[in-house]
Amino acid sequence: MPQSEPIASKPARVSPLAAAAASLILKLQRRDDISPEEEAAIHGMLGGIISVDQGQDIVAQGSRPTSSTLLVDGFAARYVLLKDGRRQITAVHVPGDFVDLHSFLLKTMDHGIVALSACRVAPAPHATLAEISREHPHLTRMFWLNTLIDGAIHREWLAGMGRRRSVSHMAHLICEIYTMLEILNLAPDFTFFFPITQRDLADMLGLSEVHTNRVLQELRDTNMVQWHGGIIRIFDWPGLQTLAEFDPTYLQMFREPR
Amino acid sequence: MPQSEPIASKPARVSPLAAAAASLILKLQRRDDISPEEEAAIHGMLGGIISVDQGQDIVAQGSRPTSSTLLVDGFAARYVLLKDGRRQITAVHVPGDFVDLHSFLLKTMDHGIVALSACRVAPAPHATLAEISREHPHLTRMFWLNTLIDGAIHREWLAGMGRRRSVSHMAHLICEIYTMLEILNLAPDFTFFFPITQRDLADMLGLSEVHTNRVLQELRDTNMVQWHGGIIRIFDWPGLQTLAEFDPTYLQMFREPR
DNA sequence: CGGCTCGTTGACAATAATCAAGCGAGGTGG
DNA sequence: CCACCTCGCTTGATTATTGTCAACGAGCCG
Repeated sequence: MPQSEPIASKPARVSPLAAAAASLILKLQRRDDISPEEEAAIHGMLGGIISVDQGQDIVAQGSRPTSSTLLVDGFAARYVLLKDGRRQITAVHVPGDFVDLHSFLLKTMDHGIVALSACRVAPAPHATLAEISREHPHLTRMFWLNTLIDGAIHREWLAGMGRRRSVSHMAHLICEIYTMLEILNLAPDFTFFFPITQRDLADMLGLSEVHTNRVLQELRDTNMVQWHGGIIRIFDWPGLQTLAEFDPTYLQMFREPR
Repeated sequence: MPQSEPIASKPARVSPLAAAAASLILKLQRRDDISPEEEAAIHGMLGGIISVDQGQDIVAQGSRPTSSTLLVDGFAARYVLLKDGRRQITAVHVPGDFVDLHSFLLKTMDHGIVALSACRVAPAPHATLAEISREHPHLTRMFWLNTLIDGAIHREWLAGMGRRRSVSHMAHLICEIYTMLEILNLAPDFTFFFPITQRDLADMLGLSEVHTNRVLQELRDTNMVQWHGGIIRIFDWPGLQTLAEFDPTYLQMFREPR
């Protein structure tokens, strides 16, 4: 797949910016009602589209952004870099994710965000977000919720790293990404693009590259999932969930007044 | 130390409730100015004091609280429980921490919060928090910031678990807790109470209890830190920070307009 | 044709889990 | 008061998991 064509995007009937806003709204609506005024505020806050090559930082660790970034299409990862170059990826993001809403309040980024594939992103100025926080309390709570879910994902990854066997941990990651893509209708027939290298995967699981390869083979040997050429196909979804001890509660995919 | 006397508390010149609010305000002021109106809102939101025995849940995984809890004194831990009973602790909390602000928006708790020592907590009703989110946008952002810092701590723990050697990981935990207590003047002369079992410590580090004991001995052998009888004493703070690769940026302890 | 990256394998060393046992402090009941 | 218990910490022996080093082949690109 050529790098110039970002993957995992919605069919671009409308402008990519509008489509990105729509993905975010779709995701928020999964958790609570979003009013037309709030939808308008979301559409209004986005500034433009920026392309980011695969492997490039969307936000650098230690930087001080003045706007927060919405992922329009492609896959991105949140990571912490240690001094000697070791990298730990702490979350994966899919289109429609507000990947660095964090910088709105953290000011100095404690972590970075990298494009796992070619990506397009849309910036939302912090000044506009501050205005939203004054004018739209409910939308603010929904944005807050968004970052709380990021935290819940971190906790689930911690449990995976500390207390799950490595095959379960890898299976859990696949379940999580499938679930996030499924909402966006990007995973028809349990099949989806996820074009990352085994080095990226190792940095997600906290394993060495070599061992990651062996764990992946072990997972393939279960015949529950296929992972080849950047395409993942799940053959046995219930089996994979069981292996992973996957309970999607932490993704908060139910509508509630919030 | 008798269980009836919670440790790590501020000298109770004033009521414990007021002292707890003061700790929270102190912590927020470390990150931005807090107006008198905001201080009043914080004092006003707290409902009363509840005692929790050591080992008891402050908030149970899977529960649906109607108020969020402020830790008044004692130590608490955020944890994820797997079906077979394995537990991963994902964060440690100290007095003045708003330990389950999360439940305000997550509604169903994806994780639990346990009292590591005898604790006292103060509930803040979700209805009051919702009112604050309408009336006090800046205070709302500060509360939001609080949960963002929790997320940053999770990320640092992920890096520790996945990419640091276990001694460094353990040293990092000590650095983090020392830093959090130091703000509250609860760690004079690099010495502080931290009365947890090695089983708790193992659940924090994602190691077995036996291996945790051995790593702790390895850390003791560096002579940089003493850990005995629930009291930690740091002899070589710079050395410990270096060993831990500890960079406190992620704790966001600088005042900025937020 | 090189020269790259990525996935893969083998051999070996390091790290961590498991199982089993003992020790010491503190509490309880006779 | 002491015997006895429990809990937390510690140790040894063994096994399992994971990391490291080295090498190779396939595919891609200039």
